[in-house]
Amino acid sequence: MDTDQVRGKWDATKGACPTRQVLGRFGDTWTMLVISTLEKNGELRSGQLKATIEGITQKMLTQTLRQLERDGVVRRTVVPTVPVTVSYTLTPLGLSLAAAVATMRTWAYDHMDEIAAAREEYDANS
Amino acid sequence: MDTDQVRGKWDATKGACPTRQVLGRFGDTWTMLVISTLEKNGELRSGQLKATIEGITQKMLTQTLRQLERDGVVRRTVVPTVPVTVSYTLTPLGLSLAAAVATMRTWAYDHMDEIAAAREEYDANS
DNA sequence: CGGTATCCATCTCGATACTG
DNA sequence: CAGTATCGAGATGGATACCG
Repeated sequence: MDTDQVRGKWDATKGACPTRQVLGRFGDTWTMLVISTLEKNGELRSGQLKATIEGITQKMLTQTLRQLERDGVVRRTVVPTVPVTVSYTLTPLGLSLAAAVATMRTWAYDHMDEIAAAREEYDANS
Repeated sequence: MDTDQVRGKWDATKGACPTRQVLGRFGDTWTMLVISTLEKNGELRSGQLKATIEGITQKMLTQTLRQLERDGVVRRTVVPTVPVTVSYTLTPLGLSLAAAVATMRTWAYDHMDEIAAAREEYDANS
């Protein structure tokens, strides 16, 4: 790890590179969806997020939000009403990430037909 | 699934949307690394890929390459020498994906310090 | 050399039930 | 309403050994 660092350059193909962890963390489906949803809606309460993202469980939602909060991507706000009100927003860092995620999402959207066709052909010739 | 489709618009927050599967497939670490490596080097043999991507096992490399081949992102070429020679290249579709992946990778690279700092602070206050 | 097959530890995720 | 705790099924990925 330090050997890479002293060379002054990180290489994503090297195991020690933190880029891997970042990609590993933000690459999964729920994370991308949470970020996209927050980007589109600005500020949302926990329940709204759960209702919007079809199929997510409370466990996964909380887990995902906690990680994003830890990474400085999402800000969690608690208003001490009864019952308590909790809302989430993207931080500036989160907004910049949302742009990158949007690139992936858009690519997926634009090419899903091509991919489906490629799969069909591959599966046919096997 | 069909209910979404007939409405003419896919929504990534809906479970039936194939965007999810695409993101799920291309989001993982090995896939991103294989694509990035192929983008940088043009054409590579299996062994070269394995040597370049530190930590990948043959199983994961083959598995990743097969999926990418099936999705029309990578082209596999076999030259029947003895022993056999196999090389991989990105298809045009793969090149466009590489651009999207590069966005994520660049973002990760540019912000990993910020993320590390956020994590430290979060962990300190918990 | 490139790929497959098997086994096995680990992790992920969902379902459920419970707290403030 | 928001979150935690626990459990179990299933996916994931590594190690190993073997084929063409």
